[in-house]
Amino acid sequence: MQRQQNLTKNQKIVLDIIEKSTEPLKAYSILSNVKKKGINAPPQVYRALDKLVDMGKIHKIESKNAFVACQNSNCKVSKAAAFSICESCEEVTEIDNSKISKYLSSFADKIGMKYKKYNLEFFGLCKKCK
Amino acid sequence: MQRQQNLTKNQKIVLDIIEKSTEPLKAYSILSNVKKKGINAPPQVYRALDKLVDMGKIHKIESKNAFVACQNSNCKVSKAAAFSICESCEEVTEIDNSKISKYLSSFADKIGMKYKKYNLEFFGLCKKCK
DNA sequence: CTCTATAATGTTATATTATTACATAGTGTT
DNA sequence: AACACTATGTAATAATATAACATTATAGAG
Ligand SMILES: [Zn+2]
Ligand SMILES: [Zn+2]
Ligand SMILES: [Zn+2]
Ligand SMILES: [Zn+2]
Repeated sequence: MQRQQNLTKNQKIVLDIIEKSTEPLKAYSILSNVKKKGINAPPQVYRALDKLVDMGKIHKIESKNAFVACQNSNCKVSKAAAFSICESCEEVTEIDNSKISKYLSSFADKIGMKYKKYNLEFFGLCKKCK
Repeated sequence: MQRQQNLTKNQKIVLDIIEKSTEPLKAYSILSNVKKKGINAPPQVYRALDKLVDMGKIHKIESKNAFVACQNSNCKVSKAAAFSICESCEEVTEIDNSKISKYLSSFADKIGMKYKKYNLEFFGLCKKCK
């Protein structure tokens, strides 16, 4: 049975490579990097990615179709995430979202929505590039 | 020369079908709907979509790879947009973003980013479905 | 232990989304 | 007319994601 704590073999392999990366990884890039570990086909990667996203271990950067490891342990609960994306150096950083999360969930209440999660992507220039 | 005010033929056709739709439209769905108007191939649609997004006339819902007409005239300036997405009925609504926009841009300042635009997608249940 | 149900994995094929590359046609300027 | 520039048309292909089905591992129940 799948437990939150115990990842399966393929999930471990995929999470490991995402955690070691300094940038968001795309599914097919992950695939080509894990072929030596016995993962041969897209569904194996996508299945692992789906579960890891559900668990909050990784997030999908929707505007890039790429995946990053969660940098905030609390996302495991909230499943909401915010990122800043530099349009020059492509650096993606997860924003510590406790404040923003509080603001946005109250905002969701206000507009009459039963809020579950959100995805927020900021675009612009990072500290280094601006 | 391309002016903001004057859309080209293909841009008009694509914008028209997006504005008439009550739900986000995907590129290939747009394509199949405009074949009778002489648009035959994906690049014609994608080119129009790109320009319309740049102008702020439409937005891409990144989590759905789909496009909606802008419901706030001010997005033409800010290029930032926020949406609520119902996970039950799939309804997508653009949130009037003046307040949220102010908050988020100040937040971006705080984290040291030179902010250009953001994309925010709320997931949950809409008024009807909750 | 053996049967059975379930989860996980493996594999092939295919669907969906998006872009590259190049050819053609219109538009305005000199 | 010659030129630069924008827009359009077309074919091919790249990149992203899923469907469908076969096989293997695991854990309880009896
Ligand atoms: Zn996170
Ligand atoms: Zn940067
Ligand atoms: Zn808008
Ligand atoms: Zn709904």
